[in-house]
Amino acid sequence: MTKARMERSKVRRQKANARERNRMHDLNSALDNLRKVVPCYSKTQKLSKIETLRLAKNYIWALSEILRSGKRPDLVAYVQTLCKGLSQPTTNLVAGCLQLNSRNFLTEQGQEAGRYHGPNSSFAMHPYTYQCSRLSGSQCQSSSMANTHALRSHGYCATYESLYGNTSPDYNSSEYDAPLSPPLCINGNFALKQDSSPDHDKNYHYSMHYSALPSSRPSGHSLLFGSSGMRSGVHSENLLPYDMHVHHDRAPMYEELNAFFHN
DNA sequence: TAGGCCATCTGGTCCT
DNA sequence: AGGACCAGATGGCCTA
Repeated sequence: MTKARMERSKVRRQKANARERNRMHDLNSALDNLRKVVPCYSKTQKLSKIETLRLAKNYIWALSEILRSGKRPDLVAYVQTLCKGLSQPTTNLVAGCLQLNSRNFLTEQGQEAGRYHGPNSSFAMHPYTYQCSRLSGSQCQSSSMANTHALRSHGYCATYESLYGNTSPDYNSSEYDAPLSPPLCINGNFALKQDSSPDHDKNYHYSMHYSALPSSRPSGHSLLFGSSGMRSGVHSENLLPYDMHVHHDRAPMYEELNAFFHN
């Protein structure tokens, strides 16, 4: 190979590298845009690429299910759907965004047969039937025992089927990645109101909850459902990192969807 | 220190 | 020939 030819090849390679970089940058900015429209968005605690895609898929699926059924969704099932196949830290993050804390589960667990009979509630908490086998190995082997316990022991990953029927995507099966006819949903605006009053248990209802959050921010991820927080009955308002927010500035479509649940 | 995530480089393949 | 796309390899950074 002549010197000139080698030089040309080198230049070509450099140009190809530059193009590839740009291509990946475009891909990353598209992913960033996606991060902004999934239920949970945090600038400092960014979802990984794979988790973003999984959450987006779950989100679409959940939204579609709501549209399809035309019913107010069960909050627990909704969160479970969003968190299907996500890692434990991401699950905590998403659940935290939705302001669903352990208290909900603890309270409901005390209800008859695990079912809550609130006035406005379609909240149906089934006996704990969490099955680790339904999740991928990495999810079942969370490095954080505290968080694992916090979520698992409270049915966070209880069977989806009991609530949505047997139509849930199964991350363990090869079919999961097959094209699904996604059922629908709303974003992180969907929240369960927390009320510390004695009537708290009687007054569960879905509500808009656009609270400004305090800046007491634990470090690292896995901050939302620590077992200590659960034991002490920490309110959800105190659980969100300052930089995390639900998307209350979104298009009217979201407001409509939320209004739908508000009725 | 191991594992996860990421950016980048690189060579291969396909298409225009 | 050149561009787009893809997947493997590699090294850096961060966290448990």
